[in-house]
Amino acid sequence: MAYLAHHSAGLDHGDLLAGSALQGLGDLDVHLGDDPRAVAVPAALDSGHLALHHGVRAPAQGDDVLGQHGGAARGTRQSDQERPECAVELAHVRLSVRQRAARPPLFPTVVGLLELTPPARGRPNERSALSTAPDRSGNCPRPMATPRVRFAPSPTGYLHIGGARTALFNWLYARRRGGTFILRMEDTDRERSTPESVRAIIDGLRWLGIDWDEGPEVGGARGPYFQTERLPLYREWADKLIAMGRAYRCYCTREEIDARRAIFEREKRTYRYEGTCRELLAPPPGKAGHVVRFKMPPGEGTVTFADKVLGRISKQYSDLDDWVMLRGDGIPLYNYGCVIDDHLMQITLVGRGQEHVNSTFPQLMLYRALEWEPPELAHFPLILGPDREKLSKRLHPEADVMLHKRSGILPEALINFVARLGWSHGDDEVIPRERLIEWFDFEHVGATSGVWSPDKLLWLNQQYLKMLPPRAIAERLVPFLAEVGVSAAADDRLEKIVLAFRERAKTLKEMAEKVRYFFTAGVELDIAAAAKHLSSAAKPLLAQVLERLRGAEWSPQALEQVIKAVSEQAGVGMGKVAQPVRVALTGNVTSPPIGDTLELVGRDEALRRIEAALGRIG
RNA sequence: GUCCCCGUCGUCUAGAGGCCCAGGACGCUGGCCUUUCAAGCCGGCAACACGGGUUCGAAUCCCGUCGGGGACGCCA
Repeated sequence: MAYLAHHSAGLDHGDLLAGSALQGLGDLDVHLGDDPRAVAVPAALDSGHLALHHGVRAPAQGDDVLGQHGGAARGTRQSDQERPECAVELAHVRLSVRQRAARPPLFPTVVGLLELTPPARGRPNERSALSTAPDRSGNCPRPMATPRVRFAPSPTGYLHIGGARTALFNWLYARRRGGTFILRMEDTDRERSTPESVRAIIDGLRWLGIDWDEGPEVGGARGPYFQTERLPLYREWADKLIAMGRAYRCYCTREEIDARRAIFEREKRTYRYEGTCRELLAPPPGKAGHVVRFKMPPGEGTVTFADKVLGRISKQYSDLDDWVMLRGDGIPLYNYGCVIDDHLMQITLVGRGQEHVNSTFPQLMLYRALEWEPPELAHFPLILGPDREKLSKRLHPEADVMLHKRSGILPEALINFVARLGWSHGDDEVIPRERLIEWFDFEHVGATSGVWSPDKLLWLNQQYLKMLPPRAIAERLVPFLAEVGVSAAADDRLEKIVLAFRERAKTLKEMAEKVRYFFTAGVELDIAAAAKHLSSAAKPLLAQVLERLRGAEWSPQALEQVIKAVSEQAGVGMGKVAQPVRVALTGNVTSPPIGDTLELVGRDEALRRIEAALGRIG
């Protein structure tokens, strides 16, 4: 297992150290400790890969050895390359170096990351790592076949924002690398899982344009994709684990456990299952039902993993206990089903929310017990509500993806927004899907939780409203028009309306509401607007306009000329004429330029509305 | 309480020892444009949680404090 994280604080045993400014220096010596855990880079490089030669010599006078260890290995610069490159692995030394080309060579300091890896079992000579950038955990990407990633929601409600983003990150990763994206339903919570939720999640993903290569409704070679349809598998592996002595049947009743937990709680101590049934060979008399528990290995120990986002994380065995894998009825618990399925489905990378970091420790123990190689892991930062609590269905209605659909948010905008929550690409903000696929990486996923605040979503939505073809917007607007009682088709006129309103509305819903008066017979006048602009002073001007309008060519330019002509003739500013007309046409003081507004209202209706306004002034 | 993670403008973020008395975006705000409202353009306000260390040099590395979040289920 290879670790090391640039940001990681806990580099125990100093198993890696820093490199250098990588400027202006040639060869480099790498000193290994006899531990051998410590490594030093006394010199810096211009750029390029390093190759390590394991020729060991004792540190010589003048060697800049970091750490307290002796021994050395010699490294030589190999080739120039633009990007920070990954480790070259020779023998069991792994070295990764970062470089920044633009910086002037000032003081040679240590920079890169060096890492020693114990001889990796089953993964010799990862030469392909040469061409790829190291991730934040210091690992070189595995030279693997196409990645397989999954989104594994539990169908206990609608698709929520956090889940959508998890799905998105995984999907982007798969799409970028030509990998496989799998949807798996973790429906083992019998009380809360519903078919409606399955439907809702599927609909939500589809609306967002996140498609899956294997899973419900599409099938696949590694199915079934509902956990409740995989029960025999869980039983089978549980039995094997029991046979291996790495799991056992536990006959403690729920009541017994609850009682003990309560006692610990009262004493403010952390309860861990005390292993009552660990060594039982047969069911105790009078007890039948049993669960299967994982048997933690005895003794001291630490589980560690290199997270692609968080770096290295570890936990002591003593903080773990013999957790339940399988219920009496054969239904797996999350930590168990998840591992079995990820392995059987040949998942190569698990990307999920940070709420799961603690559950990866028992899962890793299970991989070890099963003698399976765990997938790569990436834990994404949480999305918090305005109250800074984790965004949840109960507390935050805005967590519902489909709520945003109903609010007139475009899926393009939501995808963009949610991707930028926790991930970034320099200063870029408007990043369409294709770019997202091209640019997404775990390297730029942040570690800090973000707060859901919709202002920028609204802004982004308008950006997409303006970017997408007006015809397409018109089509999407139709259902929102229906909502406000307007039945309209996505025709040329509606397209023109969209063109006029896409910079005046943030959402489809808002647009539909604003645009309503183009489809009604007559308008509802705003009291204040009418009082101000439909005054007796405006009457002759309106009359003039009406007169000239009757014979006018019905195009925005010509119509605007009419207003202009009237205002010039009367010797008043254009606003004096345009505003009364605007109020007459729309009932309000705001609208697109008056020529466009007239055109879009339509000749007959426009004339009628102006007449009506005139009549109102009396 | 125990364990895990995190800490840059109000919010999303750039930042991987010198390009940073910290850049972009949203929001807020002043102005320009203008027949209204928008959009657009130009400008402004606004942050490295705190304290020690390492270093010639720290937002960046280390330690501590404080703060926030997450997990502690026969939920996922």
